[in-house]
Amino acid sequence: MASVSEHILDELTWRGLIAQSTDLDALRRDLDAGPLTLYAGFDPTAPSLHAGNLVPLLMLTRFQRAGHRPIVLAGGATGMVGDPRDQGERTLNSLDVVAEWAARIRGQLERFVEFDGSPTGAVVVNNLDWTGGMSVLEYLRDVGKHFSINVMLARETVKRRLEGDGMSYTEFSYLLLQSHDYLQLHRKYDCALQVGGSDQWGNIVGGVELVRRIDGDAVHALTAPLVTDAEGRKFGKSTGGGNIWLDPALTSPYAWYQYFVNVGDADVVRYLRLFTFLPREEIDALAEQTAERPHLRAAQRRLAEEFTRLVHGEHETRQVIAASQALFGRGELRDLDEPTLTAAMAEAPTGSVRLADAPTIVDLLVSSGLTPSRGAARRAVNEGGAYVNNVKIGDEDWRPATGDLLHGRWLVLRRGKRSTAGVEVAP
RNA sequence: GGCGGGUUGCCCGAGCGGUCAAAGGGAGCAGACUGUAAAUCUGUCGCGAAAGCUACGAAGGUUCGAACCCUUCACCCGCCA
Repeated sequence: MASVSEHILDELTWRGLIAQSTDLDALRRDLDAGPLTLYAGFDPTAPSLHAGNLVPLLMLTRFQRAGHRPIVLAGGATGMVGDPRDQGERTLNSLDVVAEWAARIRGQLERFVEFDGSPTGAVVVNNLDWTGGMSVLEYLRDVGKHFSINVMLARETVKRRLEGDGMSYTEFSYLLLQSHDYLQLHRKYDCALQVGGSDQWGNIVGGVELVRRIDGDAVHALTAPLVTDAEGRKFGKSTGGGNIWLDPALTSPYAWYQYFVNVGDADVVRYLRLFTFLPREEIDALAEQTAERPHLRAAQRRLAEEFTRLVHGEHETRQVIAASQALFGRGELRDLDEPTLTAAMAEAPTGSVRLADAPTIVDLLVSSGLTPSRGAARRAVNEGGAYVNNVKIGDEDWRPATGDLLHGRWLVLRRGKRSTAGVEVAP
């Protein structure tokens, strides 16, 4: 729906989504000439996409809404090789694992674009389809011949790796595979634009040059900035250190929502521009609210809501908002009616214990998953960071009584200020 | 194929026969202050109530005692062929 008459490139610009590009004026002309086909690739380096992957993925969505045709590419082939990164050589995953991850990721990718069979209907591909059958000689003669080692050695990542622990020929070749993808998509689908994160710039322009050298066509490249927080840390790492994943089995919708509610003031407006489709006026209004009444966290709530809806859907979003309000609300937990509390418990992490076992606060914390070990649980209690039903518990030997149970079966645990969980208590 | 260097906790990194569950830094967690923010300060940071157990690439060995010494294996890096 191109309800906004603003040009897609102008929109991407004010959202802060353009880091590097080939000739923008030429791209604009091609975009204006009619539906343009573009692609972004995602390698299966994990069983799920994570929050950071959404910047280029949503870029495809934005282009589709502006009347262009997106191709989402699952890197079944490139995922078997591994893109060189600064941290050193990757460990190869088995073919089975890569194939399974590629299938999962493909399923996630499909949710962000529309497949309607129209000229702007999305296409999903897997680069294994054309790379898997390529012979070594084809690779060396038809692809490799067009690449200069001198240029490849000059790439930042390669330079850093050569100064460090070195790099395998396999990873060094990654550029050729991704470049070849662009060529294939250009031929099959007339694809003329590749988008990705700015770390992909070298790989993308590699494809642009390959297409120019072999087919003589000028195609485009556009990258989005790598998203970092105000501290410069890579975006999408949960407070626990790991990635936040799209797969609800890996990161629950509740945890997803909570992560974005907790985004800092310095980042929230930028994230609204990058990760939502909210119009400029609305984002500006939220920015103003953050500046004037930061404690309301209006922008954070809106970001979390929009982003959860985008990834997990309307129904889940309503559930997790209700759960968050119940658990973080000012109100007395005892005043919550049973359906509300039960629904909230269904969203938050929960554990279960039996009253007959006479569990202590330490047992409860471990059971709920709020602490990883009993030692950590005891520490939390001694630090004054353990709560049951919003009442601080300072004694490691504290045990719940029947009267503590909410609606006869729930205890709401909290560790610190932000982590809550439920425990279902059986007689 | 030869020679040399390396593999330490979530990450980086010190340790080089007992006093090492292992310095230091980062990350994480908690407390204070706040707004489910940031910054700052403080505490904490393998498992266990404890005894103790498990850990310093893997497996053996020497020793009263090993992350530290020896042997073999695996992997990584560099130089030479």
